[in-house]
Amino acid sequence: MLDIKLIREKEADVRAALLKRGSIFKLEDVLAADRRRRALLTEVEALKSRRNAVSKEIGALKKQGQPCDEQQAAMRTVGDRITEMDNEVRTVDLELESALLQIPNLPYAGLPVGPDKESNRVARTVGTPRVFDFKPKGHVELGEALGLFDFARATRMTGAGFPLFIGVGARLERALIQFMLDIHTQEHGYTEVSPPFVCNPAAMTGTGQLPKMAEDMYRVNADDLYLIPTAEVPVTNIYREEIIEQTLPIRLTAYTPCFRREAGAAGRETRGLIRVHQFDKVEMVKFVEPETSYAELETLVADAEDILKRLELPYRVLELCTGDISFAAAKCYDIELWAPGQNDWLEVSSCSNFESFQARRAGIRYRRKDGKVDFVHTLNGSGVALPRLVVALLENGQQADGSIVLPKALSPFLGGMTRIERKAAETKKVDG
RNA sequence: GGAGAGGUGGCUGAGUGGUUGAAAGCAGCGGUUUGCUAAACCGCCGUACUGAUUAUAUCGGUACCGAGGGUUCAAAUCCCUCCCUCUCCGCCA
Repeated sequence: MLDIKLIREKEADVRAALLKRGSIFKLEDVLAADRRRRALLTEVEALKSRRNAVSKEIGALKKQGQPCDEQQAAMRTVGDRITEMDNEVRTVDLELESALLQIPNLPYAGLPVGPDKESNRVARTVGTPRVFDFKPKGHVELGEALGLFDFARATRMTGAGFPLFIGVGARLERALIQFMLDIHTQEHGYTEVSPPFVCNPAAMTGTGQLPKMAEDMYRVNADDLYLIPTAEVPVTNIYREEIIEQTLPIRLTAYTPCFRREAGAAGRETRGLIRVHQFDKVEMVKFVEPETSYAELETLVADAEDILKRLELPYRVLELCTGDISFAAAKCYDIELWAPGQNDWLEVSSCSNFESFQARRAGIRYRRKDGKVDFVHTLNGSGVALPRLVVALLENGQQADGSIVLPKALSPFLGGMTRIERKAAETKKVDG
């Protein structure tokens, strides 16, 4: 949410910044509601002030046994008027707030400007895609042959897009989660948290999923809760409606499953692990002072990249353009892994600085050195998402015989395993 | 799920209709004293919105004692609804 005062005082700047996102927002409506709200407040607060003063007089008169019917009658009229005006204020407040919630964050100065992902800038490419002396296979073919997952059975019990990992496949998920959490907590300075996997509408609004993304989430109707689409939601909301008294920055990391309906994506990449409704992810979240948030964004990206470097996977980092950053972000880097079976780059991480956008929605504040209260800056990034990471591991590590050579760094988390072969997978096959 | 108790400022904890934004204590901040530390003493010590002024500094107004509604000239205090926490019982992992 943007600060209404900023819109009020720097209307032209805000309009220009929003225009870079490629959409036109009706600031006039917001400003009109703001003007009307303040006019109403001035009037009704004057009435309340008078009522408070006269009520005090009435109290004094009563104590002395003096008559005060006249004052009481007058204040009854004033009270009725106050009730009316309070209702008007409430209506305008709701209008204003819902309008503000629809306005995206302002893009950070210096982002590449452009309408869509074509204008994203490649910040760097790390690692060299392997040269194959055979035609590399896709992860679905590789993994099914090795018995790592079974999409057909998962579809029978749930539906398309819900992976079922089996044997070494399931263990690989668990190993990757632990691998990443260990690095972030032991080497990158994050504190691990394990949050709820469902959140209420207020939390979803705080991080920006609501109101615009309602259709993309799974909702538990009986309790008015949503399955989280990312750990960002519960982890960022840890400090919802608080003035944080502890020293910043606070760096948290969490493993959670993530649930996304992918509304509107029907028919796209339905096979395999590239686009699924449920997936595992390790997330990093930071609460920082405004002055340091862009430096913290760089280390956040570096922390995510470190995972990929240790896994010896080729990747590139994109600096997203004004038209491609998410609703709540001011600046965002995407990290994409090279997947030879797809012959394409796959997004496995999105690292964003939201500045005070989420903090203002969620009411997350801190005390500055001068004692004043101010909104924190929030950041988050995947560190990283599992399914596409598995895709890259399988497709990059594949051998001509269909086995997979695993990165050395992962072996301690897999009981010393260095290679996934048919034999090892078969011993764990569900249907024998 | 059943029965009971309760939700007040960073914390503890007073307060049952009229200078209560809210006693007191602790913590915190500033200062005095002190060779240093400690102690003692003095002062300060919520948030948001809003108005005035050149001012994120100052002064004023309004609101907030779990949330929302109601009664009243006036509500932390009375009434209603909801949420949450705690204790005991039951159930389950």
